[in-house]
Amino acid sequence: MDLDLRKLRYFAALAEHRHFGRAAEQLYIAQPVLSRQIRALEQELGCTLLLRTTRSVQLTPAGESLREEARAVFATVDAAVRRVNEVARGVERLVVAFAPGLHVSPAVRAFAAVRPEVGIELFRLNWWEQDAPLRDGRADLGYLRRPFDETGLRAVPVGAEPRVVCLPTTHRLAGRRELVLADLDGELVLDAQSRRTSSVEEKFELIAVGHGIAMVPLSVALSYSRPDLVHHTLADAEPVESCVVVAEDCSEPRVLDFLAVALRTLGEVPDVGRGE
Amino acid sequence: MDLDLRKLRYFAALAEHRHFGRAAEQLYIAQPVLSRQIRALEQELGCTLLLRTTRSVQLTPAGESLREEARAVFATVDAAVRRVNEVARGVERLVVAFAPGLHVSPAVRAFAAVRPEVGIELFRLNWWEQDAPLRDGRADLGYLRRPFDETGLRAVPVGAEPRVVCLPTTHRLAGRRELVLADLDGELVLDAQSRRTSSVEEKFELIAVGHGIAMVPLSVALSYSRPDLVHHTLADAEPVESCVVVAEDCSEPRVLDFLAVALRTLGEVPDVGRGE
DNA sequence: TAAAAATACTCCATAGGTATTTTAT
DNA sequence: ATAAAATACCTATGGAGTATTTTTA
Repeated sequence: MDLDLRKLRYFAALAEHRHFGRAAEQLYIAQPVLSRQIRALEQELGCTLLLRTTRSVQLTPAGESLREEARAVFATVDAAVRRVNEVARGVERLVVAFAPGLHVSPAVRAFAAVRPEVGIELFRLNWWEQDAPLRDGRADLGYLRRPFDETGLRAVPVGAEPRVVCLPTTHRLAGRRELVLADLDGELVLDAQSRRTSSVEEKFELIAVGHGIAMVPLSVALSYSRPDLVHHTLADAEPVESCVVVAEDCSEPRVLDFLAVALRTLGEVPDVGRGE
Repeated sequence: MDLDLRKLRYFAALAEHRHFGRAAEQLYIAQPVLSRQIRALEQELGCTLLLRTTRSVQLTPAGESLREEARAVFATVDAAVRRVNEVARGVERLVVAFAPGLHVSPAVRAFAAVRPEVGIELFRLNWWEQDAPLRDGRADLGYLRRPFDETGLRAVPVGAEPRVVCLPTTHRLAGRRELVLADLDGELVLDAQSRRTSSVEEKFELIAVGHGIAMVPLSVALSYSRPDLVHHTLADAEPVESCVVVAEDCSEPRVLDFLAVALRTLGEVPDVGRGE
């Protein structure tokens, strides 16, 4: 059913020593116990992890893989236990998510000046996960671009920026000063549907090699600009609003405090869009 | 000792239902079992997770925290089991790490054309972890900038780029065409020692608000450029070499194949440095 | 007083131990 | 022949069950 972390720890030690006897010794258990537990782990996972002879123990590819995965698992578990204990001891944490291209750090610094005791974690959203982390609790607060599903959330607009189109420098439209949507007729526009790219950087890479063009908010074009791409404002495209977002039912002071600071700070800052 | 994932799953269900009876029902166990296991979990963690009365069960802050952490733990564990099984079934994976600003995707696409059956995972390194992920097995292959600890690694140079200095647009040197190292005398240069920033973006944010300036490879300045920063080539600074790196003892075909493709592809591509 | 969590106890699955056998070099 | 892993068998911890008590809204 559930992976047994004890068995995983045993496996990690064995993968290190490549020797049942010495691994068992380090684990303060008897060698036959280790044999049995590893065998049980192999059965639970449904694959062979080690090739044993009486003279050598070597990892299979699956074993090598599990050895790496075990690192990640223990890191996650240890961090979880540590953070829960911190919260129990009264340490406050705040997870702030932000869409690519939006700059939260001014707000973070301003908040840190007011509530230095709150530990801040930043969390760059990928473009396909807008509001999701706010709903499932991975983030306390978000700095997002509209549109997204706002039901159950409190979204306060803090600015707007024009849309631009990103083109390779070699593109026929690259030299034009300003474009309108109609100019893009017949172009292959990369979007969520056409191909699931995993990051803004990847999307821009695709544009650079001529796989298409893309419409993005100006701040994205500015933050991830490259020498082989140009961008032009689309005069007749709707501007993009950015919002600070919290769960509607949120009443935790540290979150509301950050919200207040963020609205002040991000509102004050001139839109990145006017910086061009 | 080890966190018990079974107890954690019980807790997750209880946190969902906020009712011992119904949570136990969903878990197909008896209510007293759940009571006892949750109590044991609280003891193991050393903190109270729930405030119970006969009419209500509510989470403490530590409980709320654990509820979120549990998500991450199960996601990690599930992914681990899935990937190990994939490897056992013969699915090949390759983890490619790259330093900020370096573009691996041309190599990735070229490799995907040759060995489409190998799943590729990209992994953007933070600036303080250069070669570490190659040593501990988190990555099979790296695209790094010198210098780094090359013992036990095979590093093949694939290009060089000039160093630039990043300044706020308001800086006294911002208007100068080309600079030399001596021009920076008396400036506060942000580096690894002066402050441990967690990402390039953060470092640039610090520069933008006037906390200092920084010397970075040109490709970093280009990839993370912002309208409120400028960069100038440092005429007399050593250029930065970038390398493709694998473990010296690596003999796995998929890694060596990628290495071959990468050397061809990244060598061919004109240096990002000449793109300016 | 009634709904719900906690306690008391019993049972059994399984982790762990010791003694011994098997196996590959 | 021997080092090392596997097997056999035993013990005991702790997970799960049923019956019952305690608690508070």
